[in-house]
Amino acid sequence: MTSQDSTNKICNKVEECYHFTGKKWVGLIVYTLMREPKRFSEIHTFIPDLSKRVLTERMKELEDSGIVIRNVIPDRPVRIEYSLTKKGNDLGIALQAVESWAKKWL
Amino acid sequence: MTSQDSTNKICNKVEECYHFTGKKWVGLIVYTLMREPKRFSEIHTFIPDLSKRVLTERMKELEDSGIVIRNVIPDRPVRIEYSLTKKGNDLGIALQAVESWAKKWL
DNA sequence: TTCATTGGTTACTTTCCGTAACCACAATAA
DNA sequence: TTATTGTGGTTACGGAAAGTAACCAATGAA
Repeated sequence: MTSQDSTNKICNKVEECYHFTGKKWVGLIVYTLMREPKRFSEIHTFIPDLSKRVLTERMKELEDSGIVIRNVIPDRPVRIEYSLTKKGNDLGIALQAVESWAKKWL
Repeated sequence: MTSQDSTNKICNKVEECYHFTGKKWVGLIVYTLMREPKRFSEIHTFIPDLSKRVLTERMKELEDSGIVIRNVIPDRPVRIEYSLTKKGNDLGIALQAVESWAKKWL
């Protein structure tokens, strides 16, 4: 029994955050919203490989998690604008460390 | 045509890194290997919800990407030890920013 | 009147992932 | 001897996640 692990339990928060930010497209969506708020179709244009079906689903999840705010603009065809909350913006900043890693190593 | 996007192309490296780190379990695996190298079964014990099938698959991918080194220890039943490369360790450090975010916001 | 645009939604297919059984090999237990 | 255990996988199978394409209501433009 080689149980010389100093730590044999993963921190709950850490586990939760990887379960969350590790979901497909989440990183790119947050990254996309960092510069400025964007409409549904703009996000979709930005990430063409992300289908509308999943984009809808992911945005709903991000809204429920307090990462994103969904703002309805009552135009002719109604427009929806998504913006980051403080929580979401903080996540985006944290993710920039990973982006820097990518620029160095990929 | 409201094409007043200052940036309408995602950086390739950024896109690639999210396609990569956004894969299920990758973050937790790198996190797990940060403290010290670990054997296959130790990783599996650390992340019980990650199946052996996918763990095998993910470790192979991480090895191919130069994140991890697979070291064969010729014991009675052969043991495999996985350790992070410099590239992998750098990724782990970048991910700590996300973990800090998690500890603050989750 | 017909067409395009908005942000979705719906059915269908493909891909991903968890479950459980299995493998060879050697050491140990009975 | 024979059965059992532990190693790091691999395999077949089923369910969940995600991609594809068609469709929707409401409005405005041609």
